[in-house]
Amino acid sequence: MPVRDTGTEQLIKDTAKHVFFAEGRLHATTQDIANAAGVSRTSLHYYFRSKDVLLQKVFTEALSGLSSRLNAVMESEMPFKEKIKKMVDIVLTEAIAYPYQETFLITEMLSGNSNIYEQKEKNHHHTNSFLKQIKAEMDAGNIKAMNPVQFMMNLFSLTTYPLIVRPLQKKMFKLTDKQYNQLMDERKNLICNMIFQ
Amino acid sequence: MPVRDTGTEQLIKDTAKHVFFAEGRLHATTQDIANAAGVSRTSLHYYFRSKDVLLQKVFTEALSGLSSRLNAVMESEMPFKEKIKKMVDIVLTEAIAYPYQETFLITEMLSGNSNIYEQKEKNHHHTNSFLKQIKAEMDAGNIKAMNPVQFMMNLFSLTTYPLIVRPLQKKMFKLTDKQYNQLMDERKNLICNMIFQ
Amino acid sequence: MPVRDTGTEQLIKDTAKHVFFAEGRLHATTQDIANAAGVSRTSLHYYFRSKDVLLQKVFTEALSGLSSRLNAVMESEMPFKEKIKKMVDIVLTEAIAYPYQETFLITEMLSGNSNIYEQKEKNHHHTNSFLKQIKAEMDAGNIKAMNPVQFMMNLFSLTTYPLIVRPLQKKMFKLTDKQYNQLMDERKNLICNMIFQ
Amino acid sequence: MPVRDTGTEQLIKDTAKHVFFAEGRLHATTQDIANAAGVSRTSLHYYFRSKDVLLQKVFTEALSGLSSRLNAVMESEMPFKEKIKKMVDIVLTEAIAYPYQETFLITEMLSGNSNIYEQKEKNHHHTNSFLKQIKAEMDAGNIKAMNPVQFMMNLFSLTTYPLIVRPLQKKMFKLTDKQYNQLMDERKNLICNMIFQ
DNA sequence: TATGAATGAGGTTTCATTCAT
DNA sequence: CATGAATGAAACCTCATTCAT
Repeated sequence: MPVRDTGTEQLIKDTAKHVFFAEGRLHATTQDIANAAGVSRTSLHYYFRSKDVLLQKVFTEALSGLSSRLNAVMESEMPFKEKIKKMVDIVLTEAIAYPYQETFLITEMLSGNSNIYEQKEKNHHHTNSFLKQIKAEMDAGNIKAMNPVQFMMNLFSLTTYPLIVRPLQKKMFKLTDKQYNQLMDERKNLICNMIFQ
Repeated sequence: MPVRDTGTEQLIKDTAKHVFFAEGRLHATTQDIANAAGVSRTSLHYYFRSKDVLLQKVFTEALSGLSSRLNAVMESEMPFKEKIKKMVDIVLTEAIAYPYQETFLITEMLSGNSNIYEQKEKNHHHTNSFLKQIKAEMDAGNIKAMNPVQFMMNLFSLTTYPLIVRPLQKKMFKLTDKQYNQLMDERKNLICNMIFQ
Repeated sequence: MPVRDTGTEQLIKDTAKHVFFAEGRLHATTQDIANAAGVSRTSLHYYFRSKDVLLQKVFTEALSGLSSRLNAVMESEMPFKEKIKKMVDIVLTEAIAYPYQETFLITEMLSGNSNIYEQKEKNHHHTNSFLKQIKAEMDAGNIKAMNPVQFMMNLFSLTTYPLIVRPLQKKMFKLTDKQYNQLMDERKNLICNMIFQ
Repeated sequence: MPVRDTGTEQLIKDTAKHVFFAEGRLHATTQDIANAAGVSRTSLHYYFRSKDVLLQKVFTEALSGLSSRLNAVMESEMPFKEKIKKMVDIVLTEAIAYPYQETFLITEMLSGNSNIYEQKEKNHHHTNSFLKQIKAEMDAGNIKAMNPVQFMMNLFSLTTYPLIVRPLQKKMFKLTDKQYNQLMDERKNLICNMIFQ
């Protein structure tokens, strides 16, 4: 017998996700979240009991969503180059929507306030499997030989970093938002070209 | 008649720099800094009047140091490839010592709590000048043609990003600190290779 | 047309009585009561409108029950010593079941949060009447002469106090619950002996 | 080099002691304590870091003071009856000044919020030693034979209880404060008479 | 130069309560 | 009859800051 669901819980999670990961307001308070969601601060505690639990849930949801999308590609049967293109697309899409997700995660880890991230064994298996695929491609001479971990670091660096430092680079290069967005659009192909030499 | 300088002011700045930029404890309080420096919290206010002023000074010092080192290279007469190698070296050295500097800066900018960063006109001039050099090299066919801004984004992405996400990637790839450091050492050449195709 | 009575109201009152007066959890919240009763916190407000009203009702019931039992004895025709024995029995039984009732009552009075206790005129009349009986017994030389109020204080002190401080005395004398209960059993005769010299 | 002591820490402890143990306001908040002491609520946290630590300290001080006074008497060489008189005096004096100390302690123990009370081994030794003295007096026929623990329960019951239930008994017997105080004064001799038959 | 004392502002959390179903 | 959703008030606690020495 489904009880009336007002959608407030999801609204709060979505708002938190946006404030933290999209706006990058790492110091946002529960009041900030509540205001942004248009609910009382108490509602937030009604649904999540504490700020930490809210964070935990928001992260779990965000990361498992991203992981499953990436894993699906890694394990698919499409050609390697297609996989890479698809992964760049996925990571770029995520990073455009939520550029500060990783930064937030790292900040929390370093603050030592919460056990916010535990790499699930399942994901580690996917990662390993993909590293082997990369190795195979290198052995086959399809991509430049290097430590496969370096290959993945390159991939993620080129994709994610410019979105993290956007506010800084906008100032450094005197770019408008429109100009910056255009640069980001161009990067998808550019990254693939670099990755494949 | 200069009063005896006990070095406390510099000690506090250095400690703050380390806590914020090296340890990445973005939520560190004045008490945390004071503890790490082995002085009382009040001393911190005695020297800097407020947390914000301390941050301002720490950033100014850090950024001007980095800028002047980069500018010196950009404006030097050495061959382009040498310049790039040297710049990667400078940025990598800085990023190894203070991986969270940029992250901190962006966080502060987004929080809107402090006018912590103002791109000095001087630096913008250097940047522009270097973008032109890149353009010239592309026109000469020495490096692959692309928007020079993309070229610089690639350069900084490949260098800085892996150091920011180190805690995450250590978990993801199950790496020890030693292993991670070794990977970072390898990257200097690797990055240059990618940048120059 | 009486609506079906599911017994929930009584269940809540009984649970509150137990939590507050038997367990001595003076800081118990409405949630605690609701949990202990296995109902939702809202039900509690549905039946009693407020925590204060619930307390008021619980006290009224508890005190009027005890009062009427004591009054019945005080006004009965049995010999004085029998009355005292009976009263010790009644008070002891009540204090064993609900040792923290008085403590709670006093706490509430002192907090000034609720007009929880108003000595009913009827009870005062009984009290006065019994004080006169005590005086008469003293005048007749049956019990040691003293202020009759002191006599009653002695009676209640010896009966109630050890049950209030049970947790403390268990530690002080290193007693198990079983040992403590046995001591309490012995006290009934012991108290009568002391009261009658 | 003694640092300037403004006495605020002691003031807060004394005020807390008074509010909790003398006024019996078991639900008093940190704000209540701060107001009563004439300091800001923050000062309270400055000195004690948390309400719980404050409580802990206040209890430790109060109990160790009382214990040492009682132990001194228990271990002294004065005649048994003198000891009892002295102990009644000590307990009565304490109970007049801080009638709700024990109640508070029990409430906290039952709430399970704090490990507020741990009977020190030293005190247990004193208690045991005194129980043996009581036993010896009973064997010598100086006091009525009974379980020595019952003897001590009687002693403390008769002394402490009337002060705990003072607000209730004032109403029940329609007594003014002056009248109640007079009754308490009378009790010292009265209790000794009862204890020694 | 340096720091202990004290506090205002603001953070997270809990509680009793109301509303709508 | 009963309860999930939502909240205002108020609790505890932390932080940056000021003051006096």
